[in-house]
Amino acid sequence: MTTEEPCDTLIDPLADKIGYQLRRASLAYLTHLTLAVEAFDLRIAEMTFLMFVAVNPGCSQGEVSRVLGVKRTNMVPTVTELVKRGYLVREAADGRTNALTLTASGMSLHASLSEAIDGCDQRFFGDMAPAKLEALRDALLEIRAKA
Amino acid sequence: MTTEEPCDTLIDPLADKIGYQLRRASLAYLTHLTLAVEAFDLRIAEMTFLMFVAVNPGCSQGEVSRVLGVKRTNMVPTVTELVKRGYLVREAADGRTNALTLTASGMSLHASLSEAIDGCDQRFFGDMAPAKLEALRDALLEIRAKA
DNA sequence: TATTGTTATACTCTATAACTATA
DNA sequence: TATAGTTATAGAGTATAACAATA
Repeated sequence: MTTEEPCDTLIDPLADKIGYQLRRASLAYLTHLTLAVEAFDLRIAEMTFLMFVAVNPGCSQGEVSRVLGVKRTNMVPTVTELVKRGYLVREAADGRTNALTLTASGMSLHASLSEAIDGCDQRFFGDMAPAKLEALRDALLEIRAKA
Repeated sequence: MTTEEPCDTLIDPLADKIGYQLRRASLAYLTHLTLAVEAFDLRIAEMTFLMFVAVNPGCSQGEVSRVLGVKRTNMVPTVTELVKRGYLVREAADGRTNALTLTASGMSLHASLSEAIDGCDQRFFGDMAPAKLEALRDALLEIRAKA
């Protein structure tokens, strides 16, 4: 066998596909955020839900699911876990709706969590030129609006 | 019961979190791309792999897995399926490495697939201001580089 | 000894259908 | 009749461990 390599310089046909780069960038960020959140023994979904209830005390699962774009059926384990661990309380708002609020423990966790997330954001976006950051933000909202 | 609503105007604490918007935008795009690719009875992973081999004839699974950031163990079903359906051929490059190439059928599929993806990209990025698009592209690469 | 491809397996996220109870 | 929450379940994507064959 010679030392020929069948394909020693690969061409990436997706390098200039902006949709693909969007996915790869999102995944890169998400990987680090997952690590940051795991320090609190939480999953991304649990963290997101907790962040949401923190600023919307008294909201219901259905409301959160609609804003976050998560099926309400898939939020049940998330809420159950947060309640079980004493971060979240369900109180009957009416016979079928629960009003959700954080406990003191949940609020404390929320504060620590916010710092961790900000640290992750600082790493990824902290040294980005303000104009580029603003353009990125605008572009992302524009993309979401086209869904 | 009164008509009081416990939480009629929800605040989205993630609205100005750029990492979260990155994830939502990526998901919005991916949802539509998935639909476009399903028209060919393909999954995203299968489409991506095929696009890659098309411009890198003779490459190996391991090489593709490294560039795409996919574990080689998870690519086996993808390759197996593409071979089974006659889009891809494995030929022994040496005793342990397979050189991958598209069949005529695979190349034909690749052409149709490219059009479908371009259509999806056109929808999401076609009417975006060139300067914003360029800033978006730069920002995404910058984010990936920080992983 | 390191690498290629593979199998088996497990965990997370996401999706649908169907149920209870309440409005 | 529509909605809130739930259960069960199935499909993808992704992770590790371990193996055989080969460099």
